[in-house]
Amino acid sequence: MGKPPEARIRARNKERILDAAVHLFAAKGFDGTRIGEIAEQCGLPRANLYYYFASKEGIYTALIEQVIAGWDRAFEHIREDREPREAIEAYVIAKLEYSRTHSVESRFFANEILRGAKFLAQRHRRHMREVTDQRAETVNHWIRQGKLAPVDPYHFFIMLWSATQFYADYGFLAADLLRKKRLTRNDFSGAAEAISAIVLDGCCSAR
Amino acid sequence: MGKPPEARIRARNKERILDAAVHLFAAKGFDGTRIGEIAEQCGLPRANLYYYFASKEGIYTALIEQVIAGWDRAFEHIREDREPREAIEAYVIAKLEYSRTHSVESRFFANEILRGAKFLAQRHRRHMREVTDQRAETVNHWIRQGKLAPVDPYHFFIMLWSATQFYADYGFLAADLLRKKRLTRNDFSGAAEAISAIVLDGCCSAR
DNA sequence: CGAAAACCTGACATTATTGTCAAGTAATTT
DNA sequence: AAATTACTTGACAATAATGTCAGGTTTTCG
Repeated sequence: MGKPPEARIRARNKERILDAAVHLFAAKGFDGTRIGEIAEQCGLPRANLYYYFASKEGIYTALIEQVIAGWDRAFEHIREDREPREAIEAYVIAKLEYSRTHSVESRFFANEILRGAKFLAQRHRRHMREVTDQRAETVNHWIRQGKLAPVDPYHFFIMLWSATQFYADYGFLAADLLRKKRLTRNDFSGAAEAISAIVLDGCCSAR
Repeated sequence: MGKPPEARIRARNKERILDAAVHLFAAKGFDGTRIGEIAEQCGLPRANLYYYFASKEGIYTALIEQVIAGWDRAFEHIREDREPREAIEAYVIAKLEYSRTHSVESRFFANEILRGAKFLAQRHRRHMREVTDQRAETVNHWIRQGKLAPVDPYHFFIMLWSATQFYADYGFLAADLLRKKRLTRNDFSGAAEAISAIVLDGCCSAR
């Protein structure tokens, strides 16, 4: 019998702690989450958490690092060498898929912004700006080529970002409106289709 | 000298408490807000708050009532007897105006949904569904008249709702992306224009 | 194997938070 | 202006949260 994957103790425990923490922070925010709850949730004695992290803030910022890393992923679909129609559609699908499979991280991050991004370091904010600027350049490129109507790229991204985010952050409300107990994979497909259709072709244009 | 408006003590104090509370709840959520902070913020001794409200939960639910009352307001623009193009544009503008002038309430409510709508009573949820259903009927009406492309009204509303909401809830992030210190009235106009343009005419359709 | 390093944890002191109460002051009514 | 009702507040007991530490156990490595 091979020894179990035998993840290094340190790595495995930090993982357990962060996993419990992201759920609690997403549900209750930084100030609302007690270290004791995190400990209870992940089945480790409270004092043990202090062995791995200096404080609650330490746990929180470790999570931010982790989530920021996922920020650019979906954005990679917005590339000059693709046709805008396809690229935008792919972005919407990718972003919704992220919302569906990472809704906890998504809510955690939303919570952080909502309360004023107190723990978002300057470098994170700069990074997000830079990544967005870069993709905005692509949109402008498409516009210059006449492939896209002359929209403001930033408001455009905000629109895509918020619409796709909604299904993670306010999934609860979306489910209510769609009269579902919970959002299903199908609801996400429906959302992707509706968002793409509206953004690409509008709802009011002569067809 | 006329006596000051002499608002009834009860009304005035409850108002003070709720005003301080909505700011704190928006920033820290229910669990993260201490009764003592609310007291400090509104300059009343802590014990006095217990005279007006039974508990922290009492304050919180009073606020929910208040915010729910604003939910339908902007929706009233979506009426069968208006042209969809105008109605939708008016809705977007009204909703953004609400985001701009009531961003705290907006964030408070977002926070509540984000953490699972634990305090949103059944009747509130039913109300929101019903109001949305009603407006969805209008959208379907427009579609039947051929005035609107056949979009799913619920996803359509979610899109409008989330995009306009964004500028309140994530105003901090939006400001960052637009390279502003804070969002100005102008940024909101820009948003209204961009959102309307994209939703109505799409960004990719032949023009 | 034996020493060093890594990890675990119960207990503690400190400080916060909660909701209540009794005794006070101010406003209103008759 | 007396009585009633409304409002205010400092103090209290009970409970909960935080971060630290000393001494224990387990793992790793030479």
